[in-house]
Amino acid sequence: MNNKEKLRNAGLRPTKQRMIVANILLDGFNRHFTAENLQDEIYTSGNSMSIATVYNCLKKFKNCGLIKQVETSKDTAIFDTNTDYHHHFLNEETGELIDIENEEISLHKLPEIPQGYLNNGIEVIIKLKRQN
Amino acid sequence: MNNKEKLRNAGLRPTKQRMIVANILLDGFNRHFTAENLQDEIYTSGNSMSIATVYNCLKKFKNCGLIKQVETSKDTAIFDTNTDYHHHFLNEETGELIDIENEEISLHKLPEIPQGYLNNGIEVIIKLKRQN
DNA sequence: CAAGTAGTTTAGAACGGTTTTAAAGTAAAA
DNA sequence: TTTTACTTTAAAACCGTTCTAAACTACTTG
Ligand SMILES: [Mn+2]
Ligand SMILES: [Mn+2]
Ligand SMILES: [Zn+2]
Ligand SMILES: [Zn+2]
Repeated sequence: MNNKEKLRNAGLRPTKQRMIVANILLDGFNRHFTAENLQDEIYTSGNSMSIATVYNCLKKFKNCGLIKQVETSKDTAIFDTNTDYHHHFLNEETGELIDIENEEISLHKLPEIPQGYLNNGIEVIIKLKRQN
Repeated sequence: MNNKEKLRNAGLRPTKQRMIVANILLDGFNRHFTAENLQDEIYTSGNSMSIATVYNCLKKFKNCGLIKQVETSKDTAIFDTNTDYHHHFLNEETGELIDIENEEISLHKLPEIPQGYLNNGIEVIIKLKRQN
């Protein structure tokens, strides 16, 4: 399925801008990135896009599940092209994230979900500090 | 141990402002709160404090382990008076956090920590959505 | 105790990431 | 083709947080 089809499939109009973003993000190589990182890549690819559009795109892509946002308290939002269920190491000093594949971790015994709610995803973050 | 001693013990001068904050936060009842929540409580208690001081205090209290900051991608920092090792349910709609005690969850099989780094804390977040 | 000094508080400005505004442009539907 | 709904954009606004620099306070030393 090509990127145009992926956008259509997700219920998004394949505009020029969304195609530029899709061509960068959905290239098969997973990455963690900020809105600014993405805008830089867009420039590098010979295109340009207002920062408002970058944010609009990311919100749409996220809402339809083409990308995820990582749960971290850094002041800049971090997005993830890896939409599989997985977890992260977080280097708190640098903000760098490293994927932990689902098989590398196992949660035994989960707490009871509060009345009236559903489990909508579990995120495990293992914070790292440099040795010494 | 009284709050003045707790501050001294943590290497912090027990200034008037830090005592006001300690008297609110270290009252034995755990809570999740923002800087603004705390400033409101300070006003309610009949005192006042500049927002810069509220942030200065929170940073100091956090750095010496009197409080924690929760790992969440909400745009406002959320602090926690519960410094025990524990985890959270996150209602993504409202931002509300609910504690998960350490005994209620168990991580079996942890991934290998990358070379040169140490595990500096694990945080599990179970995102909740309302049923229906 | 008094004097010195290192740390703290503060109002206000600055900062930086993100969202809003409103007008022009584009994609899809009729 | 015409109409309609959606999208893009530059610029401004927004808002949580940090910085600045001057006044103040806690602690140390004599
Ligand atoms: Mn923040
Ligand atoms: Mn954020
Ligand atoms: Zn990832
Ligand atoms: Zn908690």
